[in-house]
Amino acid sequence: MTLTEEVARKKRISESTIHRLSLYFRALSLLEKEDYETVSSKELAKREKLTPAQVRKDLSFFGSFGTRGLGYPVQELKKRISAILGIDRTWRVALIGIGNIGSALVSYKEFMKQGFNIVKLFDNDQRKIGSNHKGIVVSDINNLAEEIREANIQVVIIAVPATVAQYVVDDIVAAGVKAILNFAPLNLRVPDDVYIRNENMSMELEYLSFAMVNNHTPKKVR
Amino acid sequence: MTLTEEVARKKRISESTIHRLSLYFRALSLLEKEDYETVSSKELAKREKLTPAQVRKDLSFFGSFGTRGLGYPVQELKKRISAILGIDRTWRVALIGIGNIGSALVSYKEFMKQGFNIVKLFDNDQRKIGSNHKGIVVSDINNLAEEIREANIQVVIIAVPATVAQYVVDDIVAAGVKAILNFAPLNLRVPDDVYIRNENMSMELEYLSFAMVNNHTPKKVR
DNA sequence: ATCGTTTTGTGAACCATTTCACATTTCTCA
DNA sequence: TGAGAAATGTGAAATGGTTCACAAAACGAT
Repeated sequence: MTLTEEVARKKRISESTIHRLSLYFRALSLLEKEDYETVSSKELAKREKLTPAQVRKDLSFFGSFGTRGLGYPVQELKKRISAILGIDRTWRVALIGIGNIGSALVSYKEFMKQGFNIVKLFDNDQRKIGSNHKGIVVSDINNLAEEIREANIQVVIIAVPATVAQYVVDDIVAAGVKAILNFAPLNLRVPDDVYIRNENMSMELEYLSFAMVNNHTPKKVR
Repeated sequence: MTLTEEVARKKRISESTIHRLSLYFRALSLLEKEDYETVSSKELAKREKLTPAQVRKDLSFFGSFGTRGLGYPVQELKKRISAILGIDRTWRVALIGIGNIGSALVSYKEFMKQGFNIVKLFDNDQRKIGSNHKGIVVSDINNLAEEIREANIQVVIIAVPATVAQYVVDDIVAAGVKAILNFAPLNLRVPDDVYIRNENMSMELEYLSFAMVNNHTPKKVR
């Protein structure tokens, strides 16, 4: 077990902290482009609308990366965070469902930039099977499990209609996939050792709606 | 001020509670289709991987909608939640940026279902301007503010590249828009009275990556 | 070398959210 | 009509997350 693993297990890093690491990574990428050598928790916080204490506390869960009086070395910290997040490597990703959302995601460059390489596409529509998207030929969903295994897929993105999503998930779980990003608006059942995250785009619109109707004044804006 | 507003102000409803309301709404829609008359907090919780106490506490912030011994009336509760979330009406939405993501969102039926009607499309690309997407003609981003005002837009979805997102936001804020859903991966500056939510699709993949690399065992899975 | 300034790293204090636990209500069935 | 079962609503307790505040460290200027 690596040091990072150890720490993450012991201290039970919160979901919020992990999400903020993503924000720090993003800010650091920009700072790097702007030729910053170092950055203070204050500046980092300002750029992502957080507090300096929050930044320092988050980072402190994983080690002490800064220099008192100076701040954090931009390049170094960026590397550290990418290692913590596990995006210092490439992940083999399959995308299932080449509809509206699916097609958009194939071309979504942010995924590739963070090391998520979409290498397989699946659909059940005969008109789509065999077609080419960004150099990848769409496979038939029929022998999904087998192809997923053969292609050594580590992460699956679900972009199929809600009605069939559970079947698809059962298949890919059987194929040994341990990480799923789900765009279908329903709660999917997976075994305990499978990580699943839901991307529910209506939810944020609903939050906006709630805020407007109720004049909501949240303590914090994510 | 309505009762709901009053409650939301006083008790400072948390973001998590609001997000869970979205989940309850979704579950209730399904239950309604399945012809359930009533539902218990237990069943509702099970369907969204929450706890019964959580469900009851969330709902209790807004009133007491259930009957002891029986549960909650499905239709009635669904209506109540949709009123609380403000999705018992239609919102006029403009979508800016008709690229990968943008085009996908125009056809994304979930938005329409929840009352978010995309009625205006904008882009700065001459090849796209004038083209028709789902019956809506793409307008030039040039006189954005004016057109937004004229069309009485209440919500704007930003699907432009990060490099231009801030300019677009400044324009729509000037046009009086108070709610923004941002897909560009950066932190946008808006005045305090403007609600903005970020949809960062890489973030969830990064969470999955973190979880795999660190054998993360979160207390709760969202 | 020393002083003042800056800024980290981190326990402790604080605040927010979740869970517990139970009184209360309603329903059902005999 | 009454007893048992089911399930809500809600204070209180427990847990978890954020902010505070300050000692310690490093730097820069003199």
